[in-house]
Amino acid sequence: MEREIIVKKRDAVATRAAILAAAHQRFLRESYDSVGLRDIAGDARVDVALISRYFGGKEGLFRAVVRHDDKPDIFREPKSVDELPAFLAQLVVEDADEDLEKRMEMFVIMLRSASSPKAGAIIRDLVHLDVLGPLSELIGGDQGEFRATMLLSILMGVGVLRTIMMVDGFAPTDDDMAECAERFRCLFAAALTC
Amino acid sequence: MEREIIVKKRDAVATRAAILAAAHQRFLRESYDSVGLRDIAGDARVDVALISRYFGGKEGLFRAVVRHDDKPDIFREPKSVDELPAFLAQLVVEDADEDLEKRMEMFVIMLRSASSPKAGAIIRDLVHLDVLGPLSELIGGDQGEFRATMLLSILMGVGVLRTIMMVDGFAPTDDDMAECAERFRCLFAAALTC
DNA sequence: CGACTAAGTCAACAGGTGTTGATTTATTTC
DNA sequence: GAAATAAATCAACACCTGTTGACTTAGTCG
Repeated sequence: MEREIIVKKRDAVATRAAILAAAHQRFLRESYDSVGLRDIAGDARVDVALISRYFGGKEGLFRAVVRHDDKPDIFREPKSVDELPAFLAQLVVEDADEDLEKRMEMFVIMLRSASSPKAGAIIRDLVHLDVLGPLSELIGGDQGEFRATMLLSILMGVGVLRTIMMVDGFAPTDDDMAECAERFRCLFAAALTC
Repeated sequence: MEREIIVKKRDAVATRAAILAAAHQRFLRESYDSVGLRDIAGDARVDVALISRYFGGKEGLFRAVVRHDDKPDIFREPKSVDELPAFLAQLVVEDADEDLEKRMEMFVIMLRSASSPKAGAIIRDLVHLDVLGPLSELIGGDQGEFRATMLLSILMGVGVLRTIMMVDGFAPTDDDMAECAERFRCLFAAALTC
C-alpha cells in the first residue's frame, strides 16, 4: 500500500497568502507576543524560515496583516453624519453580515496587540491615519476630533469586553436584536450631540 | 577611600512589597508577555529567583498584583444610580485626585494583559466578579446587566484609546475640563436611559 | 536534455524565558 | 556564643524565541 504524498505546488504568492491568512487568524485570537512564528507556520503548513524570508521578520508580518486585509476603512465610505449612529449600531450588533464582521476583526487584532511594544507603534499609526482621521473629518466642526474619539471609545470598549474579556452582557442572540441595535444607535447619537 | 556598601536589611515582607510594587509599575506599562521577571527583579533590586519563590511563579505574581492593590472596587461604594453618571465622568476626566487615578490604573493593567492566554483568564474572572457584578446589581432591573456592560464598555474604551493607543482627543488639559466632564456625564446618562 | 533560477527545506545559532536546587549569609532563639 | 532558621544569592537548567546560512529540490527556458 503506497502512502499518499501530498505534493504542494511551488507557488510563492500562494504560500505568502497562506502565511498571511494563518497569521490573521492567530493575531485575531492572541496577542502579538503570545503568537509564535512556528505556530503560524504550522497552521499554514509552511516552514518557519519562509516567514522571515517573505516578510522580513515577525514585525513585518504583523504590519502586512494589519495593512493587507480589509482594513478598517469603515469611515472612508461616503456617509453623512446623520446616518452614522445607525451604521455604527449595525456594525456592533449585526452578526450575520460577513463583510462587516470581517471589518470588525481588524479592530480586534488591533486591540489584542496594542500593548506590545513593537506592534503597538504600528497600530497607533493605523488608528490615527485610517480611523480617527477620516472619522473626525466626517463629523466635522471644532469638536469633531473630540466626538470622533468618543465614538471610537465606545466601539473599542465594546470590542474589548466582547471578544477579549468575553463578557456576554449584550447577548444579541435573541430576537431582541433589533432592540439592542436601537439602544446602541441611541448611545452613538448621544455621543454626537452631547 | 572606602566604598559605601548599601546593606539591605533582610525583611521578607519588605522585599515582597518591593516586588509587588515593581510588578505593578511594569504591568501598568506593558503587557503580561512583554514584561520579563528579570525586569521586575531589576526594578525592585532583588534577585529573580525570589519572585518565583515568593509568588510561586509569574502567573502568581500577576494574580497578586491585580488582587492586592486598590482593586477596582469603584462600584462597591454605596452609590445611587442617579449620581453614577457624574461619578464616572469625574473618574474619567479628573486628573488631580490621586486616589481615583490609582483606581483607574487597575483598569489599564487589566486592559494591557487581557489578550495574554494566562493573564486573560485571571482578568476575566476579576471583571465579572468585582466590576460587572456589583455594577449591574447597583443599576438593577432586568436590563441591569446590559446597561452595566454598556457603561463598562465606555470606560474600557476610553482607557484603551487614552493610555494604550495614546489618542489625546479628549485633552482635559485646558480649562474646559468641566465641559469635558459634562459631556461624559451626559454620555453615561444616555447609556443608562437608552 | 542541461542549465538556470526560484521555492522550499534543514539545522543551527545566539539570546532570552521562567524556574529550581544547592549554597551562602544574616538574623533570631536557646 | 552556638545552634537553628529564615532570607538572599548564585549558577545552571531546559525550553522557546526569531533569524540566518547552507543546502536540496522543483519548475522553466534555451
